[in-house]
Amino acid sequence: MWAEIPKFPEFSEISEIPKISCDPGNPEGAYRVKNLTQSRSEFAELLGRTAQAFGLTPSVGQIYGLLYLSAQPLSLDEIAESLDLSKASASIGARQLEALHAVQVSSKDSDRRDYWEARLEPQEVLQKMMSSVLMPRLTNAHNRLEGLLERMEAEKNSGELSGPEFTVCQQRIQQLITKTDHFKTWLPLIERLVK
Amino acid sequence: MWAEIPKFPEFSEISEIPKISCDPGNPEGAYRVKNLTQSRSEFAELLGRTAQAFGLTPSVGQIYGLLYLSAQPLSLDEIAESLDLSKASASIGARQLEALHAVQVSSKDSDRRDYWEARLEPQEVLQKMMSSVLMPRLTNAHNRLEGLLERMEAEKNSGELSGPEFTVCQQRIQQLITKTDHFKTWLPLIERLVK
DNA sequence: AGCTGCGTTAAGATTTTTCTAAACCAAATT
DNA sequence: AATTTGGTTTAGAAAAATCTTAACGCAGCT
Repeated sequence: MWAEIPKFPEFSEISEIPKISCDPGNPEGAYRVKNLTQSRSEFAELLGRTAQAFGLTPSVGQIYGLLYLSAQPLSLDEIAESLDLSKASASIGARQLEALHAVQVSSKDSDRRDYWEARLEPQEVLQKMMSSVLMPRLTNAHNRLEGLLERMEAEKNSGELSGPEFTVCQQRIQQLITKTDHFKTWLPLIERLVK
Repeated sequence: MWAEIPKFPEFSEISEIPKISCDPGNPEGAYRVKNLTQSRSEFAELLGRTAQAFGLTPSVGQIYGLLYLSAQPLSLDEIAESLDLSKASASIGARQLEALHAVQVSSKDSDRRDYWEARLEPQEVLQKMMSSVLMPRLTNAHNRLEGLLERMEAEKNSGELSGPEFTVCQQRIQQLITKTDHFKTWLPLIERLVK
C-alpha cells in the first residue's frame, strides 16, 4: 500500500549466490586461500556458495571446486592447506562428495595417503543428488501427508475439527499428494534432460 | 579401508526433511503452536522444513502451511498467534510469499487489517521460484565463469599458471559453461513438466 | 491535534549451522 | 613394542541464519 516496491533483501539480490563471509582483516574472502591463483580460489568460492544453494556446506563445494580445476589428484593435507580448512573438514567434505559420486579416491602403492580427484561429469552429480536426495524426500513427504489425512479424520470424529473445515483440509492435502506423485513420475525424465 | 560404511549423519537421514528444533521444555515441536489442531500444526511444521530445503526460512513455510489449510483468509495477528511467531516474522514471511505468488493479500472495507490467503496452485509457486530464482542464478553463474576464463588467461600470461594447467582449467570451465547453457535451455520445459 | 491500531523496519538476541582443535584408532615403520 | 603418520570422530568454538523486541510511520478516528 504505502511502499510501492517492498524491499526484501533476499529477493533483491536473489541472483547473487549467497555470500560466504570472511574474517574482517581480510575483506575479500576469495583471496584468503593459500597456494592458489586468484582465479582458482574464486572458482572454489563460487562453488562453495553454489553448494549452499543445494543444501550442502560451503566447504564441500569449495573442495569440489578445488579438485575440479586440479590437474592431479590431491591429498587431504593439500586440500586443507589450499583452502585453509581444517583437515577434519576436508575429510568430512571429501567423503560426502564421494557419497555423491562427485569425487574419486585412489591410493598410490608407495604412499599411505588417499588421493582425491574430481569426477568431471557434474550432471551425474546432479542426477545422483536427485535420485538419492530428492526422490526419498518425496516419498517421505507422501507418507507424512497420508498419515496426516488419517489423523485429521480422527480429529473430525472427535469434534476438534468442524465438518466443513475438514472437507477443505482433506481436499487440499489430497491435491498435494496427487501433485507429489506426479512429480515423482516426472523426476526420472527430468534427470535425463539435465544430463 | 577400515570403516566399511562411513557414517555421515546428513546422508543417513537424508530422506528426512531436516528438523526444526524446539525448546527443551517441549520436545515435540509440532505441538508448540497455539490455536491449531495437532494435524494442522504438523502440516505447518512439515512445510517449514520443506521451505528450508528450498532456501527459504522455516517461518515462511509454516505460514504457507497454515494458510493452505485455512478455510478463510487470516490476518497477520492470527498468523503470528497460531504459529507462535512474532508479528514481524509473520509480516516479512507473508510478504516473501506474496513475492513468490504463493499467497494473496486482500483487505475488507470495514477493517484496516490485511487478510492473507494461500494460492492453491503450489506448482505455480515452484514455477515462479524456478524462473525468479534459478534462472537468474544460472545467468549469474554463466557470467562469473566467463569472467574467470579471462582472468585465467591473464594468469597464464603472467606466469602464475603453467601452460598445461591452464589448458586443463580452460577446458573444464568451458565444459561447465556449456552445461550451464544447456540447463538454461531445458529449464522452461522442466517448468512445464512440473506443472 | 492527539490517539489508536496496523504493518514495517532495524538492532540485537537466539538458535542453528558449520568449522576447528584435539583426542583417537589403525596401519606401517623402526 | 614403540613411534610415526594418515584419517576419523567428537566436543565445543566460531560464524551465519533466523527470529524477536522495540521503535517507527502512516492512516483513520475521536
